[in-house]
Amino acid sequence: MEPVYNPKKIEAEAQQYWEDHKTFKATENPDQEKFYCLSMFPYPSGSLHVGHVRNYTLGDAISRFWRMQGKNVLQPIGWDAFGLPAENAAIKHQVPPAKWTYQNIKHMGDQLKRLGFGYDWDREIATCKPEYYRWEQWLFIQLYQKGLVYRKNSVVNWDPVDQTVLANEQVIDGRGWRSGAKIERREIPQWFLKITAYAEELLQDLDKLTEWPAQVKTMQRNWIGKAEGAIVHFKVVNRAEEIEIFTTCPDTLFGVTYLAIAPEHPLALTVAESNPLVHQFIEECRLGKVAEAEFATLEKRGMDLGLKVINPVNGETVPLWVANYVLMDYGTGAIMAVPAHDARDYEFAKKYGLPIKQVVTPIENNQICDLSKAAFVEKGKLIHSGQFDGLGYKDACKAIIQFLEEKKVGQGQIHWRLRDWGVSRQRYWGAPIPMIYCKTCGTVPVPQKDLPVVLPEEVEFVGVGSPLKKMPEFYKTICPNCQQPAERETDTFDTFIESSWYYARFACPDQTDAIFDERADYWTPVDQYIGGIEHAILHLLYARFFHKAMRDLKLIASDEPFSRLLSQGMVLKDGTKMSKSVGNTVDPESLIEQYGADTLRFFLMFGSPPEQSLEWSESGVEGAFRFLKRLWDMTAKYIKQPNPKDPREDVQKQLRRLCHETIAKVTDDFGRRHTFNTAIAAMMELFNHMQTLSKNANIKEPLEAIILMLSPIAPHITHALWNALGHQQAIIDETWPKVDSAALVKQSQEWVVQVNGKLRGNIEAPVSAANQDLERWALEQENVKRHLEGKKVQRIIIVPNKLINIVVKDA
RNA sequence: GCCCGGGUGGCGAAAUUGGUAGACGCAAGGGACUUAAAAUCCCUCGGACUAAUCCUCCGUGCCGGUUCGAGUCCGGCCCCGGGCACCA
Repeated sequence: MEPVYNPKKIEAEAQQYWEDHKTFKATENPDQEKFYCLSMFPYPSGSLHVGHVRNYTLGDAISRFWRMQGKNVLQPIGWDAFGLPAENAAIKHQVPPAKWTYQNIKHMGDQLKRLGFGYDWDREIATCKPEYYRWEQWLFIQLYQKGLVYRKNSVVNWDPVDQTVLANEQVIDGRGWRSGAKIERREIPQWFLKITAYAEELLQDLDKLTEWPAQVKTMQRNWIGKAEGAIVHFKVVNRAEEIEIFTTCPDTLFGVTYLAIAPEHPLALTVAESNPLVHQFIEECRLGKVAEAEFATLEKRGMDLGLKVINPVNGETVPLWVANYVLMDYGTGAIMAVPAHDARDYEFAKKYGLPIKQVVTPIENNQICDLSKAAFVEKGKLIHSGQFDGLGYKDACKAIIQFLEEKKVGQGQIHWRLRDWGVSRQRYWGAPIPMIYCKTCGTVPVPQKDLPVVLPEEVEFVGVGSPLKKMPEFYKTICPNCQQPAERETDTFDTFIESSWYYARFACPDQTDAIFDERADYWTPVDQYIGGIEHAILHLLYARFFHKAMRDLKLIASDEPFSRLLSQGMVLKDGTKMSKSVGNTVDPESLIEQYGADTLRFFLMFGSPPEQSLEWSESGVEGAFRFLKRLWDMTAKYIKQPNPKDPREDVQKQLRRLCHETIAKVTDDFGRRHTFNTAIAAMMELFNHMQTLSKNANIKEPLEAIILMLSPIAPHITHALWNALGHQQAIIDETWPKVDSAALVKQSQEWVVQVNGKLRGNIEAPVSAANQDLERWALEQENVKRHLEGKKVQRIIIVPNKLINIVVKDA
């Protein structure tokens, strides 16, 4: 064994060993329990950042742990290779997006290898390759034929100067990031996936995901947003139209004092034709980008359309307004306004002097509440509501919905917040949407034999519009139906599609005849999925939707893609997110160079629990290195002189108990809690005890336990140390240490003594001590006695194996 | 604005089911070894009071509540972060 810890040398040796022995090649084996561990695949942005390393270290540590527990582990890796940054790089550096992407994949792949992650590299996927996206195109057509795909108009950010659609992040303060032009919302035809067809199942099945963090499930539940309410029809006075609104509070229908419709609502557009002021208002409303946060925070503005509508429950006429806070994409594009009981309507009514009419009153004090400052938004009892007066929220909703249905002016309805998924992108670097437009036959999907529709990789990139629109050799084609000239769709897919099914393709990435084969049902669902919390809603919801749709196409057997989920926090530096744009990134490569991969991995696992954000600290990295070095030195010393000069049986027994307590703790932390930080702390504690007790006890057992249990986190140094200790088998093939419960037995233990909940002493007592004795010993303590002077003992609470609390009162 | 998290020493954090607040580590200070430095090892390390490492009091963002007992539960606030459907 080398006397000095030399990470560079031992890391290269360990990695060479794994490569030579094809250690991480995963093979299907029906006789062995499988464990599919997947970290969210990276976007090949250029080089790894510390957040990636944290994510992949978590995945690797979990994979190696379960491997040592005897599971057949699959841990694949790939590249989420389509996306906007490649186009930006293309404009900036005059390099085609494909070339830039493949360079990045090469570089980042090499970096991953130097970190020693146990991937099955034979299964590597890059989503920008035709052999991957051909099956995505194929799947899209299957969904189309199932009726889960349709085309409709929807709103995008339009840059009128660059004549380009912009992503939300490319709109800064309402202006295009390159042109500086004011952005307008514009409607264009786009392809949609009917995720709403699965809304109910996506909601219900959250209950099956018992191993998902509660916060992620709550976020998804709220995002799907199932709401019971009612559709109500308001007739427009002197016109043929009716305005249809959805409300979750039909109980407040008598409090409606105006209706508001979205600027894009057909009736608003009709009025605008003859009213220049309304026309101008609607034009102004089109400025700004498409984002919910944008609408929710903008100043509420509106205009009276000069029309009246009739409230079907009481025949009252109320004015019809157009308002910028009503969204055409949500519900019906029209709302009923009840200023007395809705905060937004209240603000709007106050601003424009519209009436505020109370119809709900608090149950406990049946009085008119003060509406001069704010709306009363709680549930209560109805007043001023005709025959419905006196009813509570639920009864009122029920009775009013029944009334609406009887009079045929509305009905009860379930509303979903979830909207269908728009998948068209007016961009080049994405998978082509496999559709053909024919003058005679209409929209025709590309036949399977013609897949993939290959994205041309050699392109001139200037950043104004998609290059595909200027490439007749791409878009000119023949209609598969009538053989007449036709045109291809030039939009590409949202890159979220690639990441919605890649986890299943990892089971059989080499299959050329089908999207999946029987290996997919061996490996899926993913047993452990790990990724950033920022993906809690969109990516995970889309993947769940795809999985269910693929199940219904009989492509896969299970109902959910990810059995267990770990949502990782961000890596921060100086309290803010570490990112390229802030310019505070840390390069993992120089750290590997200086300290080695094990030190970096160790620090990232030790710094904080995975779900929390992690504060970067250079000195913390040094601390990690120091510990690994101490472990190296300790092992070297042990090999030189295995037996203590002055052995003692009681010390040996004590050390053994500490060792097995630690094994129990670390096993639980790895397998159940995923709190690698406390697992490492426990190993350090054992290490410190071991060092202290090494004069009087043989340390073989705890030393080997620490090395084994540290191996998922720091696989290189433990590989070398295990060899040095004389083991024939490589540590990666060893099994996880087992707890010997006999070693845990204790004769006596410490009890905490409290008086009125405050710590006043400790007693050491036999584990089997009777409560009577514990009480007596507690009361005999000098410090306890002092606190009992002049007091009367009320009762004594004993918490088993923990504490004795004496409750006293002034005598 | 809405939804979801978080806030504990100088710093990262621990306290798993309501039961000893600060494990483990970093930084700092003191000491040993050394010609010296680095490395290593040992000691101290929330605040106040104190001769003291005793005792006592205060202390987990802020205000209030429940309880024998609250970092943990409940109500109300403040601040920070993530997401909000075209960044991935």
